Amino acid sequence: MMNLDHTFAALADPTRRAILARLALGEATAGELASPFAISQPAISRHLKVLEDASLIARIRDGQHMRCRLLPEALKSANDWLAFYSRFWSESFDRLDEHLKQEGSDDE
Amino acid sequence: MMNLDHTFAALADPTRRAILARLALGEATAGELASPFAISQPAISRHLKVLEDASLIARIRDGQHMRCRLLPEALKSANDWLAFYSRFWSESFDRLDEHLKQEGSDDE
DNA sequence: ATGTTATATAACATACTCGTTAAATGATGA
DNA sequence: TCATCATTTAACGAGTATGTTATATAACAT
Repeated sequence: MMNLDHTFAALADPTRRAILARLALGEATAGELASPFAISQPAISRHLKVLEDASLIARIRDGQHMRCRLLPEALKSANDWLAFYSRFWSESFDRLDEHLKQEGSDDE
Repeated sequence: MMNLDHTFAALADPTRRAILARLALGEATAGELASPFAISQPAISRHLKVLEDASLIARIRDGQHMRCRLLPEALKSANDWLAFYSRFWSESFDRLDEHLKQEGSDDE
């Protein structure tokens, strides 16, 4: 239901990331989301379905239009997964990393 | 060279995420990385190539073995991309935080 | 009802992913 | 050299992804 496989796969496409960036500014209809792109409307419709299946957006019918809005939870899950690795690029880890490298090269 | 498409696509596979989790504990050879998995060793070798192409790991030959280590930069890039959206899941926390401050709570 | 607009679905082509098994490469060591 | 171990590459198949165009559905307006 909020699966990291689906989340990361959905984020792997630049069109979908651009759609999310647009939705960060506020809700938009499918047509508004499609207009900046050179690809066909059905292609955008399917991107929106991928994003919806990944729980990254919600789509609700609004009369003739389909209104889309960002859902934060899946992004938060992805962020949480990545945060586990933050020590690898944080400064305090750099010192530990340096230490481990010196220790390792002595053994060989 | 450190492309978000490749990074997120690489992270979309659970086997590859498990490999990264293992490498967070320290360097390992291709064989060591393959052993926990039910899939064939050539399959793991290709997962390692995907991770390498995404700049998520480095592989260096070490005699008969191929030693792998985590590279943090691509993970950091993905984290940075996601961080832009953090306001969408920290908003409610911020309101709670604001509320607690108004209550004069001095916990934590 | 009919036409128009907004969006989704169907059918299709192409390409990629991920697994397999078999063969090739590279390093070690008798 | 020959055998063996570690790893990659090749060849293949099944399933998935992404685009297209054509058609269907849903809501709105006349």
